[in-house]
Amino acid sequence: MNKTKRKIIETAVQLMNKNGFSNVSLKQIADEISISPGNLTYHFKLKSDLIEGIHQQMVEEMEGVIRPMGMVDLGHFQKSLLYTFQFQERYRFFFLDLVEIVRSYPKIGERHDIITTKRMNEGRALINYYIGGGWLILEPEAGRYDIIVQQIWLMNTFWLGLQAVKKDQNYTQKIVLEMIWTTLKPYFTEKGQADFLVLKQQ
Amino acid sequence: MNKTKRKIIETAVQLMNKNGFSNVSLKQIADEISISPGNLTYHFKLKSDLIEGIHQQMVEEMEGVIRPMGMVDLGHFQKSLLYTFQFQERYRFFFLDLVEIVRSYPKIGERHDIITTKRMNEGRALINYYIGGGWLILEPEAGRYDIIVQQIWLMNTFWLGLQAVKKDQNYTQKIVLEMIWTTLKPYFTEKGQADFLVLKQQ
DNA sequence: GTCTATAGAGTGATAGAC
DNA sequence: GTCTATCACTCTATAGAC
Repeated sequence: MNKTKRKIIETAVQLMNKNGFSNVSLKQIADEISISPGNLTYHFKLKSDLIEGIHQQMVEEMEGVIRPMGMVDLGHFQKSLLYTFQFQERYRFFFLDLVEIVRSYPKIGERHDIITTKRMNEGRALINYYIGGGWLILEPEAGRYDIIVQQIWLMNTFWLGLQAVKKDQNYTQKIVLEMIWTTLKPYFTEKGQADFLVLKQQ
Repeated sequence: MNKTKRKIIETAVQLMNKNGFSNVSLKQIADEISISPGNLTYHFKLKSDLIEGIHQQMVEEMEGVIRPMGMVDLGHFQKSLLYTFQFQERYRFFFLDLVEIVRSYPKIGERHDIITTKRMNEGRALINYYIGGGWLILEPEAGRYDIIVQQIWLMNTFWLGLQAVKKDQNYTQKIVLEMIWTTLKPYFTEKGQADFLVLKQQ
C-alpha cells in the first residue's frame, strides 16, 4: 500500500475516533490531510472501499499480533484482555459505532461475525484449559461456561459504550478488567484463587 | 399534546427502529405520515426539539409504569427485567444508537446519565434486600455486589447490540435473561437457589 | 394548523486537465 | 498521482400564502 493511501486510512481513523463514525465525511478527511477530494477518490473509488480498507487493516493488525496460545496460567487471559483493550482504544470508533457500521456495511458485518464466533470459541477453549489445569472448577451445570463466555464477550465489546454514556464515573480499563475477572471469581479453585491473588498484586 | 404532534413522534420512533437513528430524516418522517415538511417544522421548530420530545416520552413512559418496590421475592427482579426488555424493544433505536444519540444531543446524555445512576442504585438496593431476605449470601468481599450491578446494567443496556451484531445465533430476551441470572447464581443461598428453580419452571 | 417553495450548506461521486 | 470544477442529491431550516 502506498504512502497516501496509508495516510488516508490513518487520518480517517483518527477523525472517526474523535467525531464518531457517522460524522466524518470524505471532504473532512481530505482537508485534514491537505489533499484534494479528487485525490482521495483516486485511492478509494467509493466510500465503502475506504471503510472496508480500514476494517481490513484492523483485521490484519488483530491477527498479526501474537495471541500466545501456549497457555501457561491465568496471566495469559489477563494479557489477552489488556491487548484487546489497547486495540479497542486505537479503533475506538469501531466499537462505539459497531451497530451502525455493521448496518451500513454488511460485508464488514459478515466478517466481524466470523471473527466474533472465532473469539468466543477461543474463549471457551481457554476456559476448558483452565479447568484441565485446575484453575477453574468443573462446569457446575451444562452450558454454564458457555454463558459466561458470552457475558465476557458482551462486556469486552461494549464497555467503551458504557464509558461514553456514563462520563462522570471513570469506567477505565481497570474497572472493566475487574468486571470481567469478577465473572470468573466464583468458579476459581483454590489454586485459581491463589494464582489470581498473585496476578492482582503485579 | 395534539394529535399530529403525537403522530410525528410515533412515526419517528417507528422509522428509527427500522432504519437506525442516523438514517431517518425529517422529510422521511413527513412523507411517511403524509404531511408537509413545513408542517413538521411547525410542531417541532428544530430537529433537536423532536429528538428531545421522543426522549421525553420515553422517560415518562418508563417512570409511569409501576416498578413495584414492594419487593417480595426473586420474581420481582424477573418482572422488572422483562418489563425493561419490552421497553427496549419498543425504543430499539435508542439502545442500539445510544452512543451516537448521547454524542449529538448532550441534553439527552445528561438526562440519561441521571436515570442510569438512579437505576444502578435501585439495583444495589434490590440486592441488599435479597441479602436481608436470605436469598443472596453476604457480600463475599467489599464492592463485589457493586461490580455485579454494573455487569448487569451493561448487559441489560447493550444486549440489543449483541443481537444486531451476531444475527445468526438468536440472542433473544430469553438468552439475555439467562445471562443476567447466571451472574447472580453463584451468590444464591439455598433458599435463593430453591426459589430460582421455582421461578424458572414458571 | 397546514401547505408550497426555496435557501444554504453538506454529501458522495464524476470528468477531465496537468 | 494529484488537482480543479462540478453534478446530482440530501439535509435542516425559513418565508410566506392559505
